Amino acid sequence: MKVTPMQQSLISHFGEMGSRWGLNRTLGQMYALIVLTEAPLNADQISDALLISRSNVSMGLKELKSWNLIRLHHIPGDRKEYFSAPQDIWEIARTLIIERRKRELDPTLTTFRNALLEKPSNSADEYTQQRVQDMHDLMEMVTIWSTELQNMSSEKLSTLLKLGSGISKIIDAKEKFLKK
Amino acid sequence: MKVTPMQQSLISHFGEMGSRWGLNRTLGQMYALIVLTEAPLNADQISDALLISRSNVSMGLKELKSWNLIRLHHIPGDRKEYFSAPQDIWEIARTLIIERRKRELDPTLTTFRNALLEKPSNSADEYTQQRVQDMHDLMEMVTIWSTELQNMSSEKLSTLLKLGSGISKIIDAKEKFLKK
DNA sequence: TACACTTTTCAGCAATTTCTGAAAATTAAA
DNA sequence: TTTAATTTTCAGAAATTGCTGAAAAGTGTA
Repeated sequence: MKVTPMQQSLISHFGEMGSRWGLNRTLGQMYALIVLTEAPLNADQISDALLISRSNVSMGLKELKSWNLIRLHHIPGDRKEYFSAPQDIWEIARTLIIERRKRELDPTLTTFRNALLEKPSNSADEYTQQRVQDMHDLMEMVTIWSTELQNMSSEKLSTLLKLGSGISKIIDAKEKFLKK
Repeated sequence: MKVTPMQQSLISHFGEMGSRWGLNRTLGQMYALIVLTEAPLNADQISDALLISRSNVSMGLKELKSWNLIRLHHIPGDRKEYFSAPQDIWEIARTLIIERRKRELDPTLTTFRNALLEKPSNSADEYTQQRVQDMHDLMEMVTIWSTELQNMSSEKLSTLLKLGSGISKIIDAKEKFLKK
C-alpha cells in the first residue's frame, strides 16, 4: 500500500488538524487515507501506509466506527475486513454534525437543565441561573437546528448551504411578512 | 472568592467538556467562572476560586484574550486587571464561531486549494483531487455562512435560530418559487 | 472438532500536554 | 528615578494521552 506525495501531504495535514478536532493525530491520518483512497482498505494496508502499529489501527477503526464514519466491506475469498468512507461528502458532514452534537452539546444541555431546576439561595446563584438560562436557550436552538439538518437530504442540505449570503435577505423578508 | 455549589458543579462540567472543545480543562473552568460571575474578576480571585496556580491563570487569560472571549476592566484605585465575559450570550457564540473557523477550517481550506493546483500524475491522484474538490466546496460554503453569521446582529441571529424547524419549509418555498 | 487467519484487548512504555514555582519583565505611584 | 505591586515567562515536574507488542478472543473453513 503506497501513498502518493499529494495524498501524503493531505494525510499529514489531517493529522495535524486531528487534534484541533475532537480526534487525535492518528485518527485524522487514518480517516484522510480512507477518504482519499478509492478502494476500501484493510487494517494491514492502513498500518503499512501510515507506519503505525496494527493494534493502533484496530483502536482507530473502533473509534471511527463509533463515529459512524466508515463502512465495512467484504471481498469474496478474502477473510479480511475492508473499510471505506461514504461516497457522499454531505453524508459525512451530516454524520459529523450529529456526533459532535451528541458529544459536545447534549451533556451540557443536561447539566444546564439540572442547574435550572435548583432553587437559587442567594443573589450569586440568581445571576448564575440567569446566565445558564441564556446559554441553555441558545444551545437548545442549535440542537433543534442540528436535528433538522440530520433529517435533511444531501440535496436539500446543499441548497441550504448555497443560500449563503442570501440568508439575511430571507430573514428580512420573513420579518416583513410577519409584520404586515 | 468563594464559589457556590451550583456554580461549582457548572464549573466542573465546563472543565470536563473543555477538552472535547479545543480548550483544556483549566480553560473551561476559568471561562465558566468568569461567565457565571456578575462582577469582573482579577487573576488572584480566579486562582483562589479554582485552586490553580497564579501562573496558570495568567496563561489561561492569555489564551482567552487570544480567543477574544474576555473584556478587560479597571477599578479606580486598584492596579489589578479585572476580567468579565460579554453580557450578550450571542456575542460570545458569534466569537466562538469566528475563532473556531479560523482554527479549524481556514488552514484546511488552504491545504485543499494547494492540492487542487497540482497536476494529477496518476489515477489515484485523480480520485484524490476529486474528493478534495468535494470537501473544498463544502467547506467553502460553511465558511461563507460563518462570515455571514459573523456580521449578523444578535437580534437577527436569534431570529434565524428560532426559525429552527421552519427552515425546511423556507427552502421548499424558495425552490418552488424558482421553478415557476 | 481442530486449524489457520484475523481482530481486539490491555499492561506498560513513550510522547505530549498541562501545571507549577521561581525569576524576569512590566507598570504605575511616590 | 526608585520602589512596590502586578503580570508574564519558562524550565522542569506532574498528569494525561497515545502507542506498541504480546497475548487473548473471535471467525470461518475443512
